[in-house]
Amino acid sequence: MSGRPTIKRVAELAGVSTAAVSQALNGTGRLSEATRRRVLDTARELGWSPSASAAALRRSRTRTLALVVRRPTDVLGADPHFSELITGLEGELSPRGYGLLLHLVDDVREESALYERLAAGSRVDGAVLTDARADDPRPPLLRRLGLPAVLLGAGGQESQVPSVGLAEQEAGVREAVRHLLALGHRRIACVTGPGELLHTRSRGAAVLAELAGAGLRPVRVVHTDFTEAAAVRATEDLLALAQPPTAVVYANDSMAVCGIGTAQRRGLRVPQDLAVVGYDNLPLGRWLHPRLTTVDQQVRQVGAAAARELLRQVGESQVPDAPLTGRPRLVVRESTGPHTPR
Amino acid sequence: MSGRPTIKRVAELAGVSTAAVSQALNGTGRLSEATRRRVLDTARELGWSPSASAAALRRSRTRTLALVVRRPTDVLGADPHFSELITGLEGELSPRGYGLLLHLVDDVREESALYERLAAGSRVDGAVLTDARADDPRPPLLRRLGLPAVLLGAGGQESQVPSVGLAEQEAGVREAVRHLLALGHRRIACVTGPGELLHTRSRGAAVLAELAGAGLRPVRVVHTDFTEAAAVRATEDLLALAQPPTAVVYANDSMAVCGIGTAQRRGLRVPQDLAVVGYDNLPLGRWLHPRLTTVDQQVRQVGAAAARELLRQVGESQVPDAPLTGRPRLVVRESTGPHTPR
DNA sequence: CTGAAAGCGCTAACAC
DNA sequence: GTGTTAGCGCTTTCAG
Repeated sequence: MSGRPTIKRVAELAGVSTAAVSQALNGTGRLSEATRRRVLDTARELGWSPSASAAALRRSRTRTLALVVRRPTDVLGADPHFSELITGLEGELSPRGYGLLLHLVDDVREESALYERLAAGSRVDGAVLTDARADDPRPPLLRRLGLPAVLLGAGGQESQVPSVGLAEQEAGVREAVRHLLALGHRRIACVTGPGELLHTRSRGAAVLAELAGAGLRPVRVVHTDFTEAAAVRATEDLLALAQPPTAVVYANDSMAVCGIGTAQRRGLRVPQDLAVVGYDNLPLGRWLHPRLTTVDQQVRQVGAAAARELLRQVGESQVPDAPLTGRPRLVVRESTGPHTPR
Repeated sequence: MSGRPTIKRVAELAGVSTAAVSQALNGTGRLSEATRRRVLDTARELGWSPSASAAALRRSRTRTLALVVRRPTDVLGADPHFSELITGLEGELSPRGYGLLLHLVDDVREESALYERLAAGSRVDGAVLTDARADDPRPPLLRRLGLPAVLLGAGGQESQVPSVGLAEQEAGVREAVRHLLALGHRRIACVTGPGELLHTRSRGAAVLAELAGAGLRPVRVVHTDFTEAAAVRATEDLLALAQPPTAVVYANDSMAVCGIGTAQRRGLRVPQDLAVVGYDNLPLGRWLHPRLTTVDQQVRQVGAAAARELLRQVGESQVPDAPLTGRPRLVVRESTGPHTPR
């Protein structure tokens, strides 16, 4: 072939064996600095870099990680995380020559089938699991498949794979509730996600705990499937109560935006008649009218931490055991304020 | 290894050669139905499926396609496309056993470097290029690298790789402008993207053409870098004009939302004082107050069409030559209406 | 300190 | 019709 250069060609041109080339490239063997340089130079000259498939076959390592995302047809909550999470992952993977294989699925069943396929074909070295849930079938599955994994949004101890991100998240929610309490709110409601999701549970618990500290209980905790329609319905139900809440904490910004829209459509003013807190810190929230008060959960950092954990698991050396940096923090803007009905 | 079964094991157990197993699996050889069945059965029994790396090495085909996305740090316009596009791609790739390798980059230069790396390592069979631009360096580059590609948002003829999606997009914009004209608007402005992007150009041209048909010219066409801040600034500038527009057409929903927020913050009512049209049909737009009038550009279909085109290019048979279905269409909601200042 | 040789698991071309 | 053979390009022992 006149095509892509191979290791053989490089070896010939540099006057060494193919093994030497490999060693020079991977810094693995014991080569003299001179030959090492020479090899590397000829390699660059020829524009050669090793075939990923050949290396993968030989090492049984693909340097590829899987990220499976449940298809966000209706789940807008998934969206923002999504790209931020990937940014975080990529930041750690890319410099080390790792790639991210992305797949979209409709549900957990399909997701499991996919892992089976990926493992059977040795297509990836590991997987990032998102949205830990109660009795999550994926950790035991991946364990059985021998596929390294990190679980996002889980506590760590209880699951069978290392996980990252949950414990830290409560802080942001607590801060949000304290903020509302400080503004004088006493009738506070929650519009949250499906109860199976661990982060939904943990955030819910955080809200309850913080309210309990003030001797209060939430007006109501409404579980949704994260769709906009559900957020709208939940908000309408809350506002129709005899004693409606004066503040609502939503499980994500998208739902919070729906909530604001719903309140405004009923002629209510935000925040005077209803205070709204989101979660995610979508860029958009900053420009709405009113600007959205929200919790910045630093998904990007979570992604980076997950990537590091996974890389360490698949045996990548030189990966810092850096803990998750960046705690969630409340971003106070205009959608919260004291309750001052007309 | 007690580990993953190999083709050899399957062959032994089925009492055939490894070649026979391969042929049975790929339906490529000339095997008797009997042995074929037997092989497939033992394979399933052992839970064997071929190693992706080995097959890739042998065929010099990875069954992986690359999607490189410019990092949406500040560019919210990229976000929604992103997941919808991937959904569209995946729908065609997944059933055929193809994977999508996702990479994020900061700019075109970095993107090009990435393609060089991917090609040099034969990591992917092809690439999906997004956001065609004037004098786009990527098509010639990929051509030189011998990497099949599709270009999204380009006309087709002028570029060096097949492309999909641009010509069709003008229709939606034209419809939007006609809608505004029908509502009686005469002072119409545009807040659009960077002039290098072909879709920005083509949509701009479509607006001009449609206005010209009514003997009008846009109040102004403001180019932005798609950031929210720029959208806000552009809107403020427009509203500060001696003769401000009564309607603004934004290049995406995110900017449109910023526009609405900016107008409202100045005490203007949407749509009575300012009509706003977006582009993308983000789920969120439906729930804002007012609900956003926008153009649904059917990115998912574009993604699916792109995937089909690329699969055909990499020699996948059985890929329907289905044209792009789903033209963009205007979704009229509440952010547009006749101009009725107080 | 370096090179030769033996595969990794699979498939495409060939003998039977 | 069916099976055997020869690598794909690389890495990793192991001799030298």
